[in-house]
Amino acid sequence: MPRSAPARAPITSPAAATVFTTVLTEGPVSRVDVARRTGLSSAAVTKAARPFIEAGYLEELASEGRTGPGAGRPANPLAIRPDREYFVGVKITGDDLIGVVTDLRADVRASAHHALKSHDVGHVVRALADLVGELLAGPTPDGTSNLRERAYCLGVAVSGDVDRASGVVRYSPFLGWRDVPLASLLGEATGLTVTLENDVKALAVAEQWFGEGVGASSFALVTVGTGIGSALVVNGDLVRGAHGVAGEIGHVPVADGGPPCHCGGRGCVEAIASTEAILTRAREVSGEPALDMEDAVARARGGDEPLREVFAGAGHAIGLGLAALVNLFGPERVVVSGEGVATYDLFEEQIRRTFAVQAFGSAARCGLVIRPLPFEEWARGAAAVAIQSLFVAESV
Amino acid sequence: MPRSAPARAPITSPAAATVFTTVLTEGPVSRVDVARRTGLSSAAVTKAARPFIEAGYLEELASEGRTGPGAGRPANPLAIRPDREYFVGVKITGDDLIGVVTDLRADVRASAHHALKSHDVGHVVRALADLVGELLAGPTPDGTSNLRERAYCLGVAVSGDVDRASGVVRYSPFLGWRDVPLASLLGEATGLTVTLENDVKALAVAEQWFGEGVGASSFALVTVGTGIGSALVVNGDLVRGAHGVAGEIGHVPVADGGPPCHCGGRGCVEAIASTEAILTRAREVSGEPALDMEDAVARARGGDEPLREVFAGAGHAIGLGLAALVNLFGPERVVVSGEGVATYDLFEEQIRRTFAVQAFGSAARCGLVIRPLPFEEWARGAAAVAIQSLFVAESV
DNA sequence: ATAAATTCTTGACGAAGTTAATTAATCCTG
DNA sequence: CAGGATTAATTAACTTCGTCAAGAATTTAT
Repeated sequence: MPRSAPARAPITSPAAATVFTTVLTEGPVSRVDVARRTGLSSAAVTKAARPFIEAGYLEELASEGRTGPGAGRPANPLAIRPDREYFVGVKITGDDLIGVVTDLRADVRASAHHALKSHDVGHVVRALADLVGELLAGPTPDGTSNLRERAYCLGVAVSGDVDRASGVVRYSPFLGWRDVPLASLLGEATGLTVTLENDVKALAVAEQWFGEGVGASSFALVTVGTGIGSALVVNGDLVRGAHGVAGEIGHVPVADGGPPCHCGGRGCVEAIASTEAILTRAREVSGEPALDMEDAVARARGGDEPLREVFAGAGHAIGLGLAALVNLFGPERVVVSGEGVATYDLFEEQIRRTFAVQAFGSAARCGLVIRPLPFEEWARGAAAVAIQSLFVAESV
Repeated sequence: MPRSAPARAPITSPAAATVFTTVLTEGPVSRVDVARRTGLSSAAVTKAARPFIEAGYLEELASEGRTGPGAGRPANPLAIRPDREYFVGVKITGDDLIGVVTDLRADVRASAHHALKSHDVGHVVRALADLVGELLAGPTPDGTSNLRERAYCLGVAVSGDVDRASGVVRYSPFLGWRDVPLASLLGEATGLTVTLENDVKALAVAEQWFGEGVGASSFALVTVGTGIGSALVVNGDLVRGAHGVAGEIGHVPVADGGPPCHCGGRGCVEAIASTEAILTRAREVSGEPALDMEDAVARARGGDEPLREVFAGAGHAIGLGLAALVNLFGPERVVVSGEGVATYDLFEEQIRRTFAVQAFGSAARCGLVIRPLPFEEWARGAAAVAIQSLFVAESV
């Protein structure tokens, strides 16, 4: 059901994008403040902000009296109007679809799940369109209108090699897809403007704008779980890799002659610290081939030394991988997250210890944040990419 | 002896820099071709090129008849006039200064060495100024003038943590320096405009413009020798690291529990594959504590198996480090070079083999060049940085 | 009140690059 | 060999974006 083009303020000039993202990511800021932070002239900020205010994306807050250094006209901070437009984000996993509706600040306003019965492209497209229909069925959170009337952009996150510019899934091992033009298929099915992105990179965008990455010009996001991946932001830009591969921290070799990895190598971080690798090893040391993850975690927490060492070994491997990453890139901050980190009480200390030993010189000064990842966060990352499509021109 | 400001065409607009670098790095090109490659309009190229032609930096070649697709006015290729200006590049090592004079294409026209008796800052500055004086004493290669009259820029390469923007050596382990404002000291001593850069990064600039990196938007340069380092270029920009550290491939941990490294870690690439590490290990396996490198190489080449394995082990470690680099950052090309590579017949095969196994998916498709590094090349890198200072505005 | 400080707005100006038309130089064809 | 097709380079008018400098607005300090 194709719909008419969204009525919104076109973001054309670089300055407009700069001003808008500054207000978006750094909360209410006065125009002079935006000017100071971005290097633009205050006149340029005034001009760039006007169309956004007229279109309802930004608003001018009342001056808060006591802010400045004493004398002088008080500032009128610019703020985002989060409810001006809503965005849909969907993460496709092997088993299900996770969808959210967020506002302009990527705050989740509604969410829904949907089991995936098959990986057939047609099936996934229909299921995703249904999910989007469901998400947009209700009224807007502020009750003034219908969600469907105020959401134009859909962000979709998939693991694997994804070409964002063309909206094609080049290769997805989980889904068994090759060269699927998912963005255009979904565009037709939903009538929304679709942006497709690799899942970890999408998460990194969310993190860069609304999470731990705010204000850092370079940072890395590492996700630990079934797979181990990362996204790197250098000078504000995502590293994409000349051949579509980058951020594969899971396949950094850290243990010479270590366990074989499904990638064909040996001693990769993922061969030691992925959920599966940990479980395999836990079964070995416990001598119980039927041990499941929940039990392993419970026993390790209870003090089972051999099992504790399995988790510590995984933490050590992750720490080595982080050291490799940091020594090569020197990011300002590193965030470690993912389902695997849910049990991070068993990892964290060892990660930090190994990292501290192996990080070179002042590279060790980078901020290392280790923190669990709420599951919806993946979908929120997809929504963040949809928000980003307001700025970055892309083909459908 | 401060001199008057150099008389040269100011490169102000982005387009001017783009046009000039395109002609500089991609040989003689017609204006339309420059336009096609850069995305500029041909009118813009005409305008941007004019001041350079007037100032003698570029010239218009006669059309070569048969170039285009048949009909049509033949192109008048633009070409660099390499002898319009000369550049001085000096590399400071622990023992000596290596200096070169190059033309605008970074081709070496003269060179000189100078032993360094002390690491005292004043001494080094004087020695370097003497070296520069010596280099610039003669006539220009084309005989039309004096070198001193046609060289305005000096590039200096030092290993360690260097802040190019401010021209300060923050920390150099080799020289034992901390926070030395070398650029301004040398500026006063020589009267030239000085640009300071980390040695590996300087080499990467030369490689990006005039070497294997030409045309690649992302590539990595790895140097193997006393130390093992690298420089990474992403999206045409050098990665600098938030805390001044980046590209430390020498301290990527590749052998869990491996030999201790002077950085405090274990199993770093440098702890296995640096010249010193190889020699130490060679002495161990041969049982001869006085064995020197030359002998070790000779015997390995002669077929001494234990020694061959020491070199292969070093190659393996380098291969693992390269895999880590490539998996994380997916460059288009990788160049491995350095003094250590002089004996690369003993390394190369193992580097390639390990790399092929551990590089993830299509990341392995990156071009891997392994090649010895002429010693003057370091100084040429410094000169390339000086040439770069024509474009990038920098403080003295 | 008056002065000083600070924010925001406005309009003239300038830099840089685009499009479209023009001129230039060559090949191809009848 | 004239005329058309084709490609290259130049020119001129125009657009876009942002700066600068002046001034209007709104507060505190004296």
